[in-house]
Amino acid sequence: MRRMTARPANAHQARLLTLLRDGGPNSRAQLGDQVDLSRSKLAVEVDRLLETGLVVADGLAASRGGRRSHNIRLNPELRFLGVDIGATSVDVAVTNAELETLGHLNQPMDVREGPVAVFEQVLALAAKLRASGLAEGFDGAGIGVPGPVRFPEGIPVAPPIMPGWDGFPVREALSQELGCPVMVDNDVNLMAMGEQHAGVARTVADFLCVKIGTGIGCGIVVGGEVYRGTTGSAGDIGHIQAVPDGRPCACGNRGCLEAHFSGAALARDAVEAAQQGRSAELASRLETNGGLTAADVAAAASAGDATALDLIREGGNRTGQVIAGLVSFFNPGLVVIGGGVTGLGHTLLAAIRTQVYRQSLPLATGNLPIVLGELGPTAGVIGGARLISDHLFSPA
Amino acid sequence: MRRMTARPANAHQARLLTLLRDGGPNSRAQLGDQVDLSRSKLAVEVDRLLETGLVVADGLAASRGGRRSHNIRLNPELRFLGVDIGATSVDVAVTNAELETLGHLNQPMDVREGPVAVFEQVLALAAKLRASGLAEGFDGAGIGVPGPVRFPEGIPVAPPIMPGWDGFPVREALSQELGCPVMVDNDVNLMAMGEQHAGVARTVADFLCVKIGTGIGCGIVVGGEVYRGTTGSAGDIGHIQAVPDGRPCACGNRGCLEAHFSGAALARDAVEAAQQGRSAELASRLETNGGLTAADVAAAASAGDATALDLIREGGNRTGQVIAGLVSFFNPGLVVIGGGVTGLGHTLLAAIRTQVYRQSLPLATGNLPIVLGELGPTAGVIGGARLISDHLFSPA
DNA sequence: CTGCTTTGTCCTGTGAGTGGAAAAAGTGGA
DNA sequence: TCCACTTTTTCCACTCACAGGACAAAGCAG
Repeated sequence: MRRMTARPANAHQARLLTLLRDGGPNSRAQLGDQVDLSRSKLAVEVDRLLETGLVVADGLAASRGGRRSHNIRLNPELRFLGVDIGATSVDVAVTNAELETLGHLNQPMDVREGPVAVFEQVLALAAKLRASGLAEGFDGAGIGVPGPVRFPEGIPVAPPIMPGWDGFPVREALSQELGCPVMVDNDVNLMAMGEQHAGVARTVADFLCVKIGTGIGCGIVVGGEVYRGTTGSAGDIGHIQAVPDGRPCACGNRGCLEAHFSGAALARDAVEAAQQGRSAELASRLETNGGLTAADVAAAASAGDATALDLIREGGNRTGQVIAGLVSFFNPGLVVIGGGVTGLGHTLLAAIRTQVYRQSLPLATGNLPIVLGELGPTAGVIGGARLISDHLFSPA
Repeated sequence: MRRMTARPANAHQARLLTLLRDGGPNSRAQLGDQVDLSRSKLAVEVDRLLETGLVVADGLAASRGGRRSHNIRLNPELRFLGVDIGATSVDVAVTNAELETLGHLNQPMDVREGPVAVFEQVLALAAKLRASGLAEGFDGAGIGVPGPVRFPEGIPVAPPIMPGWDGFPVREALSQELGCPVMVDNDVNLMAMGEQHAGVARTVADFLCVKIGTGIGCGIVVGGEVYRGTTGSAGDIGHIQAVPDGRPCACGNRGCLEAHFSGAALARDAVEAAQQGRSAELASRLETNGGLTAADVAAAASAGDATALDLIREGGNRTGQVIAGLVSFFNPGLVVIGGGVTGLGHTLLAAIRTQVYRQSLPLATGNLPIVLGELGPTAGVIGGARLISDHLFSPA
C-alpha cells in the first residue's frame, strides 16, 4: 500500500488533525464547536483534509436534536511505529493514527552491542508486526534512546551507557530503512509524552516524569511541551549528588543518585545482601537464577523479605531527596514515577513521597500529586507515536 | 500631563513597539527589514501608532544610498517605574520607554514592617523622582517582592520572610495609588528579566539566574520566558537540602542551603568567627559597627582575611553543589550569579564554578558560562520596567 | 544635470474568512 | 400523517487584511 505523505497545509488543518487524534472520530458540527471557525471555513478545511486522504468519512453521528451530522475520523489505515530502546531491552509497537496500540513486542537485548545490531532487531520486530497483519507499512516512527539526543538532527550525543552510539545518525538511518519520517528523542522524554497523552498527566501543563530503569532520568514538561535543555541533556538527574562522598559512580564522581539507586545499583546491592547472608529469600533466588535483578528484589519484597524492603526504602529515600530538590526548584503540578522498577510499587512510592513532602516547602507540595505512571512499558512507545504524530500533524 | 493609555491594537504593532524598545529610534525602512510586512502595511501600522501617541516622529535618518527615511521612536515622555523590594532595602527607578534608567533611588527598610509601611516609602521615593523632574507621572510600574507571587493577580502567597504580606493585593493597591497599570513578580524573576534585557543574558534562551541576598532564589528562563511554576514558587532553591542533618533552618528542616549560605547566614557566621577570635579583622569590624553584614565579610576578604575567605569559599561550595544539581537537571545555556553578595565577587564565583564543573556531566557543562550579573542593583528595577512594558506592549 | 538607488504613497487585486439565507435532514407532538 | 421546531450543511455575497506594482519624491555619485 502507498503510504500517506500529506501534511496539513495550515494551522487550522493541523488543529483539526490533533483534535481527531486526541478525541477520536467526531462530527463536523462538534469540531466546529471546538475550533472557533465559521461553519463555511470549517467545511472547506475538512473537505481539503478528506482530499488528502488523511481523514475519511465515517458515517452519521447521533442526532443532537436536529439533522444528523456526518462523522469524520483519521484514516484508519494510518500506522505509526513507536520504538523504545532501553539499556537491556527494546519495545516496539504499532499504533493507529489515534495512537491506540494495535500490537506490542518486547525483546531483551543490550544497547552496548551498538546501533547497527540493535536496529537489525528493531527492524525484525517491526517486520514481525507487519507480517501479523497489523500494518502494511508505517507512516512515521518515533524512537527513544537511553541517552541525550541532539533533537533536531536525531543524533545521540555522548551517551554514557551506550558509547558506540555517539554521533550515529539514528534519524537518517532509520528513515531510510523504514521509508518514512522518523523522530528521535531521549527515552525519558518519550515516557513523559506517553503519560501526557494517554496516562496520568493528561491535564497537567508542567510536570516531571522520573524514570527509574537501569539508570535514572527525568522528563521535564513545561507548558505542555517537553523541555530538552540547551544541549539536549536536560533531565539527566542520575548524576546529581545524593550522598556526599558516597559510592563511586561510572561517571567518575562519588555519591551520584544512580550509583545508589537504579535498576543496576539495586541488583548489585541485592547480590551483596544475599552473599552476606542478610536475606535468605534473595540468596535462594540468587542460587536459582545465577544472578539477581530489580525484579527479584521486587518479588522478595512482596514476599515480605525485610532486607529487600529496606533496600527499596533506602533507595526511595535517596530518590525522594533528589526529587524534593527538583520540586522546590521547578514547582511542578505533578510528579510521575515510572520505568522498569515500578514493580517496586508502593513501597518505593511511599518512601519518595515521605521525603518530598518533608523536605519541600508547603507552597510547592501543597497540592502536588506524586503518582506511579499509568501506562507501564507502553508509555515509551505511545510517546514515540505521539512524537512523530506531533511532527506530521504540524504545518509543513 | 495626561498619561498614555493606548495599547497596540494587533500583533504587528506590538512587534514594532518591542523593536523600538529594544533597538531604540529607528527608521521606517529599517523596521521594514525586520518585520516581514509589505511597505504599505507597515506604513499603515506606523501611522496608527503615531496617532496613539505611543510613537513619535524623530527627524530624518541617514541615507542608505537613496532617499532619506523618516525616523520614529517611542514617545520620549513615557515613563516606567521599576520597584525592587528586598528584605532589607528597596530600589526604585524611573526609566523611559526604552528602559534606560533616568533616576534610581535606594533606601534601607525592613519588609517585615508590612506592605502598608513599605509602600508608603515606595510612594515617597516615587514622588521624589517625580519632583526631581524626571517624570510627570508613570505609564506603568513593575514591582518585585522577595517571595512567591500569584502572578496573574499580583498577590504574594505564603512568603516566608514577609509574613504580613500574605494575600495583600499588591497589584490592585499600587495600581490605585500610582494611577497606572502595575505588574508584580518575584524579585528574582525581575533580576532575570533585567539581565536578559540589558545584561549578560541578552542572547540566551534558557538560563538560570541565582540571586544571593538575604535569602537565595533562582530565576528560571525557558525559551526566553520566565517560568514561574504551578503555584508561582518555582526557583525557590533556598530550602533545598545542601547538608544532610545540617543547620536548623527557619523553615523547620535542617541543612537548607539558605541556612548555610546567604546574606543572613554569612553575617551570623562572621559574628561567630569574630567572637571565637578566629579573625582579628572581623572582630575589629564587629566592635566598630556593633554588628556584621555580608559587606563586612566581603571587605575583610578583600583585605586578605583568611577566615573571611574561608567563609566565602565554604558558602560557594555549598551553593555550587546545589547549582550543579540544577545544571544537570535543567541544562541551561548560562548561569548568572547576582544579588547583594556579589561583592564577594570572584572568590565566590570560583568556588561555585569549581563545584559545578566537577559535579555536572561534561555534556551539560561543556559550553556553560557561569558569570556574575552585569547590572548589579539595577537588574531588578530594569526587570520591573521590562515586565510592565512587556505587558503594555502586547495586544490588549 | 543625469542616471541610479532608496523611500514613501497610492491603488488595485487576491484570497481568507465571516455571517446570513435557505435548503436538507431530523425530532417530537398533536 | 402532518406540522412546528432544531440542527446541519451548502451557497453566496460581502468585508478586510495584505501584497505587490506603479509612480512620485528625495537623495547619491559622478
